[in-house]
Amino acid sequence: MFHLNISKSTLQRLPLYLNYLKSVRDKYVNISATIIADALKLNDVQVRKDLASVSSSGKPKVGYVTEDLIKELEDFLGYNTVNNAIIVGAGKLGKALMGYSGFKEYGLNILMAFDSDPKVIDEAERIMPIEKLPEFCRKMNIKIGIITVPAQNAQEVCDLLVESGVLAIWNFAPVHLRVPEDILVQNENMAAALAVLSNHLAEKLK
Amino acid sequence: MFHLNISKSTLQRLPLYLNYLKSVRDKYVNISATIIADALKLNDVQVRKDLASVSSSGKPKVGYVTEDLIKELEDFLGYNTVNNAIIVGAGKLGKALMGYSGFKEYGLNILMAFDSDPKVIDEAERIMPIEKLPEFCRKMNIKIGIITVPAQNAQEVCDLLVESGVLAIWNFAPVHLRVPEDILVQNENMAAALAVLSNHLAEKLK
DNA sequence: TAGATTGTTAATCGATTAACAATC
DNA sequence: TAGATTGTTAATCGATTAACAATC
Repeated sequence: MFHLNISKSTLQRLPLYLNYLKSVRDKYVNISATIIADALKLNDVQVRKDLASVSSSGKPKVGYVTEDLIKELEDFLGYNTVNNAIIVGAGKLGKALMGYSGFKEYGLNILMAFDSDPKVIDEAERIMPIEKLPEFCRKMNIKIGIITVPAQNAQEVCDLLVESGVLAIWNFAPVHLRVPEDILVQNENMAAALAVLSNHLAEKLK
Repeated sequence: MFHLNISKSTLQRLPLYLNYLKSVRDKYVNISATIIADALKLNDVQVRKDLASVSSSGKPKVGYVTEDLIKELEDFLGYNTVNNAIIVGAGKLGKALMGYSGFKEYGLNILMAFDSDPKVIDEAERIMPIEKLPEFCRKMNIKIGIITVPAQNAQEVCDLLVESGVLAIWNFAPVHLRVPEDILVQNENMAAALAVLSNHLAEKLK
């Protein structure tokens, strides 16, 4: 497994390839970048370059062995490695993410949620008071934090996570978070997505 | 309100500006692109260009009137226009999105969810059988569809939405959807986000 | 008037795509 | 061998950033 110099845009396409490959694994023993590109409506050189950063098992004329490529993508994407994570913010979105079993498939295991509101604390439901976050993170060696608090509290929660040893943050609050250089923030900005949708409709319907 | 030639990257930054402006509306009567750029760690020319595509009320030396700019951004982003939408896929994610009240703020009003599994249908909970989708969409003039079904069913659901008059699709399934040219697909690809997080950790911890 | 800030034109950068050489 | 496919080098494209002119 080598993880060098891979662009974010490439990285974000890899799960798409993996998903496509899984859907056709019974159909193709071997598969080419050309076929994948066709199916996903992408440029074939782009697919070839993306795959080259994950695998070097492609053979001219033959392409890739589908099962091998699936395995290489899964390994590369860490789907076979469990990453423990916590959520901060046990509102509707936080609870939904915690209850969503689909993340297991991607190697993400959400252990616990934290909230500052005493009324929502419920250790049986795996919701703990935020005061216990630092100790929990250190003890369980948590490296991924998920932020689902309102925008105005997101920065302080972010600071707390960084202090507690978290290295990567998945941020659902529509704010820019300031973090030290070596910490990654991945924004899941639903407001941004909605902006694109709404703008398209305004265009279409005007 | 003019919606011409605005790039997707600009569009996705606008909600960030709006959110920041709301957080400082009591502090600054006037605000400049420079201050916004500083706060959000963006390039000031970028912010200036982005704002120019939404507003022309900026004055040299003074900047923008904060409240006016907030209003202009909200109008542009359609936050003051209600867009009715439906969800297809009443699993955990679908239910969570339907229960999430936060979208109201962005002008998104989720009216109903649809599912093909008779066991989850519950009209009191606003979950209807998928067979009723086309009629509902036409009657209610639904233009936005949200897809939260498993990957393998996403394309057929997408086709059904397009047939039923939907113009913009918010896709939570990790697949590429084929749509006619004038239909917009906005992918909310959590698998892609997780790929970026996981790759960062693999880099850091190796 | 001076200078902070806007808005524009030009340069740079990174990602995508096209052209081509290598090879099973 | 012929040609489909890989992988690489060069060209293009779009977005970001830098330099600058306009102005309240």
